[in-house]
Amino acid sequence: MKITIKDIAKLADVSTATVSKIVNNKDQSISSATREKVKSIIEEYNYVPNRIASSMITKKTNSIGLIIPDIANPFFPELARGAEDMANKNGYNIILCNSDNDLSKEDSYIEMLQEKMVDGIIFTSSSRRSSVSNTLKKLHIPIITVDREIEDLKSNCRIKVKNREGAFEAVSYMISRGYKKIVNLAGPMTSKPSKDRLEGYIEALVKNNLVVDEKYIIEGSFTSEWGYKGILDIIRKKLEFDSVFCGNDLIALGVLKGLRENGLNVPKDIGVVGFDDIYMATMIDTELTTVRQPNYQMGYKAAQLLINMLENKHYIDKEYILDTKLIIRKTTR
Amino acid sequence: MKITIKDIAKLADVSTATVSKIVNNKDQSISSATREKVKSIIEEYNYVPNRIASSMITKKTNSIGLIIPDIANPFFPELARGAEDMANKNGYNIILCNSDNDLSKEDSYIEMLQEKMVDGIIFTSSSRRSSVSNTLKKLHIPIITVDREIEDLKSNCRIKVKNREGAFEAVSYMISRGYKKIVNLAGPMTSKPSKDRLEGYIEALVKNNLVVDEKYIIEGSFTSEWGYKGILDIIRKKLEFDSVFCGNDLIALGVLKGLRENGLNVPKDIGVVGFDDIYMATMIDTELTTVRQPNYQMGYKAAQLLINMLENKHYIDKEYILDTKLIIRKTTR
DNA sequence: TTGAAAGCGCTAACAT
DNA sequence: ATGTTAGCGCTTTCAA
Repeated sequence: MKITIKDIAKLADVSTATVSKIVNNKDQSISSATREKVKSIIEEYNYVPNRIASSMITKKTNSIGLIIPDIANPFFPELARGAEDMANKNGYNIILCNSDNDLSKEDSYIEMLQEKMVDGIIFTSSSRRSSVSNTLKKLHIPIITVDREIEDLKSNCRIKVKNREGAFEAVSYMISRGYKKIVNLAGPMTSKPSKDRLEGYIEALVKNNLVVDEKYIIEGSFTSEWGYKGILDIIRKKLEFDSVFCGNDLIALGVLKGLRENGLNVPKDIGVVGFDDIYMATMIDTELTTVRQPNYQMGYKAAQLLINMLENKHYIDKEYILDTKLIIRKTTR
Repeated sequence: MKITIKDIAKLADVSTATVSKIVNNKDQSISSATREKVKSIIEEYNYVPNRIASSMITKKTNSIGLIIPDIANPFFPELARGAEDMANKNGYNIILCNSDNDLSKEDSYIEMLQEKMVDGIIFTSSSRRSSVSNTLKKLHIPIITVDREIEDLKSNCRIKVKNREGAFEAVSYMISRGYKKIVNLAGPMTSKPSKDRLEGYIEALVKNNLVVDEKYIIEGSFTSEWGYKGILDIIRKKLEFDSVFCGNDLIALGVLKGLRENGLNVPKDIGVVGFDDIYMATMIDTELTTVRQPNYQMGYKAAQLLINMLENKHYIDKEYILDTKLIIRKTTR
């Protein structure tokens, strides 16, 4: 039988109210004699307060839901870590949910989380979510969207990254290094970041008086498999190109592999630029030139914003845009 | 004001007991007329049951704590994903905790999780934990240790991997390929898997009548930084060697980088073998020969075992040992 | 087939 | 400085 606050109260010969105050450090008005007595009994009997019972009254669980597509995708662990660090620092816990970009899985997680009374949700929504689902509409706790915003979702905090600007800077740099036929192996266009990066690519081309050729823009997914397959396709079709701007680093890794297998030298024959700056970007033979995204910061900031809203009970509807940074390494000449 | 079971009961003109039964599908004895009526009202008013209140009574939260050193370390995302998949399939949630191998952080998470009334814990304990802490001793919920067991922790389920056998197989293979001077750049010896892998290394050497030279065994940490630094050290010291058996893939990646920077060709000059088979092992130029660990499976199995114990209220104290597999790729001749 | 009522462990307002 | 008490939202006997 687990020991409860009542047991402690009885053992210490005080009321449960007194014990409660001591357990929660609201003991300004408690004499140090009783405080010590109660504390030692708590210690002795190894009392563990039931926070679920507290939650019933305080209406706070100090839990935050984190919904991401897949923790096994190298983009998300750092984000999750950032969120968890900030959460932990403030006495919150993170409930991890992998949605696999599946809309119905997302919705069912959202419902689960609400039933578990989480205080708020950090959400990297599916690239495929075009509008607000019923579940999302009915949501009555604060939600922060990270990386991918949800159009039509009213009043929520958004954390984004300068995708367009980052891509613009990267492609401009490629052009400045003499690359002229730049293939864009993009992510899925259902995702806002993908769209924004494409915009940046086009903008850089236009500003430098290069033609934008649709044959050079190929949409795929954010995986190295797609990068590999994509570049192989391009080579087979004998498309003339001197460089590849990739939707993310995973794609770039696949591209590098495909290029290598075809005897193409990077950066001599072909230049390659990624996006994200995942950990592996520096561990490969020819270190990847890429656009760094502040992954950890995104998670950290998201949790910070959310906790702020929670503690101040003051919900803001605002957009935070974090900077990217071009990291020049070895895959561009 | 949030809507409660009482509101629904009043609106449907039934008792809360009836609503409760319907919400939880214990409605064999409810007439379909009432069932339909109640369900439509629940729908209409968008009622979300408060599972925390249920938990008070049922003594089950359907939450599982997952304590790992660091989700940003490539070894853990897959493990976490495996655990979350199995949990989700059974209606459980995962609370993610990053301990940074910090004993006091581990303990404080364990306490937090107990206060939140999680049903059980999946725990990859710090490599530095030599014996059972007070917190761990007082634990009164089931705990499954994964990868690293805790000596002295009584009656808990353990999931491990054949580290010794895997290392033995790998090093034996290296020897069969003609490598004779095999450096072992190991992980920290405070970690059981490290110790076991070292044992396997030694065993293979001995069985093949090669001398075991302490100069060739260097203990470090499970990071690529250490692998890089370690190999640089070895080269500087002009130690004669023809191959490196690494404590894990991260170390191997660092080794590969150091070798490359010193103009050493892999596998012609030097052979390299890792351990884990992380995703990146195939994405690098010279794909890494390594020992595959069933990361996802470990998490999946851990959650499965835990949930089984929870549902059957029958706690087992048993060891599950999963197989490793030597994956021969390009870093060995 | 349905409902009344006790109570899970705790907090917070209010009283003393 | 401490205690009394109502009640958070729900489940679960037990009775009707």
